[in-house]
Amino acid sequence: MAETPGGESLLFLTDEQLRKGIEAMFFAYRGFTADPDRILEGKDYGRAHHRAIHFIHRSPGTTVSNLMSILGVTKQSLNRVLRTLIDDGLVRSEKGKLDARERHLHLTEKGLMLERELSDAQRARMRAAYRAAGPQAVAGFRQVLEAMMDPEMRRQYNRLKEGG
Amino acid sequence: MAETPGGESLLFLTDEQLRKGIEAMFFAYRGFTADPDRILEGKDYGRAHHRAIHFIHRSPGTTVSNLMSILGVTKQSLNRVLRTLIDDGLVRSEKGKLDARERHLHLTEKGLMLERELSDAQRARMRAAYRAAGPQAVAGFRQVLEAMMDPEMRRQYNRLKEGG
DNA sequence: CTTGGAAAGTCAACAAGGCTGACGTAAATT
DNA sequence: AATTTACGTCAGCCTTGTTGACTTTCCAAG
Repeated sequence: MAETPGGESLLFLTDEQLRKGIEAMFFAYRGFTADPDRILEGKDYGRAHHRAIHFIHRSPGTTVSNLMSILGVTKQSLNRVLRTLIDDGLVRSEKGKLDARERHLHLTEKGLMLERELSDAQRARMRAAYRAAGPQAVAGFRQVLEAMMDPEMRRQYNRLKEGG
Repeated sequence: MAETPGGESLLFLTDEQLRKGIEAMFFAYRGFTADPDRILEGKDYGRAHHRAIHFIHRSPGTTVSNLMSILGVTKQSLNRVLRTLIDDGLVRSEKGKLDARERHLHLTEKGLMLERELSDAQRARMRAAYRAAGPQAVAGFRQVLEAMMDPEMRRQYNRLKEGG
């Protein structure tokens, strides 16, 4: 078995191991989105609404531009989602005081309620997985995910991590 | 700091930690799909084609039904993707010898070439992430992902793991 | 041998959620 | 005053998912 100078196994870099990792990501992501998807179906909202709600909750007062870059979608695509959330009274959009071109986004009471429902479900699954795997596994999980991100996304991720 | 009887920290189960995990999944999955997406754009194929190609390569001779259940899509949706792959000569579909209603799917030479290109790119990113994080982190990564899957998906995942 | 049901293929219609391009407005910047 | 930025919106397109209906093929049970 291949060993590094330090003595750790290199088996984790075989194509077979990498493929298992790829498939694990695929199946796990399905689980990751399953609960919120279930809640949203029948509410006239989809995954895109969930993502917008999540990040507005995460960074209250964020601008449309900022949200665009976090979500990685065009303003037209984001606007369609935001429009329905604002019209339905889940999100409040207000002109910036310093720069009146910007719109600052906040969740309303109603928006906070849905956010809570969605994130409770998603956290419950995550908590169960974390508990089952243990703290060391969780640390490794986060390390690998961070290393998998594009640099720009990692920047966004870390900015959120600190900010919150 | 909260400690279990065994002495491990429970800090990894706070809502804040769980939320970081959720966001890590979101940003990492973007990275995970970024390279294949780039390759496929301009080739007239999308992520759905990639997924079909991956699992046909993984389980040569698999049936349409089987693929449907692995991918979690309807036969109509799968058929559209499969149709183009077959017409373009990337996938060969042949009647079953035991059960002639079934279609057994294989990649052609051309299909294998595209599969190679896609999986090389995806594995390269995974390899870099694994290398950066180290073997222990990788073990934890896999543990958490497995725990996150729905039982049915975990069954599929493990079946593939053994079979391959 | 006939028939019921499973596996697959296909047609049609629709929805969500991406995209581009074009255009408009208000506000900030130069 | 001219340009750039941030946002909103209209129109149209694509991919990929969905349902529903219908057909063909074929295995297996009666």
